[in-house]
Amino acid sequence: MLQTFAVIDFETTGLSPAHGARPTEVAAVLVRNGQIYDQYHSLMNAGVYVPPMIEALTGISNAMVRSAPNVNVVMGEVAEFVGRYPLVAHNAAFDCKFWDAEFQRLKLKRQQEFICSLLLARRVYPGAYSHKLNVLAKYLGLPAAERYHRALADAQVTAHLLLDIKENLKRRFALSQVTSDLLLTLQKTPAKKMAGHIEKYSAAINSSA
DNA sequence: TGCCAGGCCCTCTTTAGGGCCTT
Repeated sequence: MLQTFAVIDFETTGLSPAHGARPTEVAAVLVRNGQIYDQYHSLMNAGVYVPPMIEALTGISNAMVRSAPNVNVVMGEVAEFVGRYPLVAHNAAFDCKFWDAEFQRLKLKRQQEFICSLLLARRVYPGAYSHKLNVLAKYLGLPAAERYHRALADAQVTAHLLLDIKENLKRRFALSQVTSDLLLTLQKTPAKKMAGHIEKYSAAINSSA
């Protein structure tokens, strides 16, 4: 059975919702059968100030945010768009914090786990000199983004990274498919023990294919 | 005005420290 993954990326006003940071933009990219087949993207207005450093980093200005749809509308739309598909993000701990904080404001509860492409990339590509998203994209020869630090571009690059990770694992360990359950396990598995865990999973995965 | 976090992971570690990664 083909599995769908929802790759998401937030641009925000800072690093922590616990200190008042809010999202300014979100993108979600649906990945299935080795390719991107749908995507959602929107700026959003949470009524917060965009610091100059963030505007310089992302190109998202206070004027852009002021004229964007309300944060509650956008979060409702992106939640509906991703449904119950497993969520994927680069450094998922960051996006998970903002996802959960905005869901809490809407009195919604997250339905699925977050898969972290950063944790996976550190295990699958230990030779990369950095595991930043843009560095990995260049290192792996992934389709280049027009610019980084915009939600849709970063989500698209992360989607290609996820596909590359899955293909790498399939090739190296002769897997017929790479499930979200396997990725959730691997991202918590020490790199040295990864092969052992995959062998344990591969028999069940291949027999059910 | 525009401050600020925190989990992972390595090592000169485990009674800790510091770099990486996200905005």
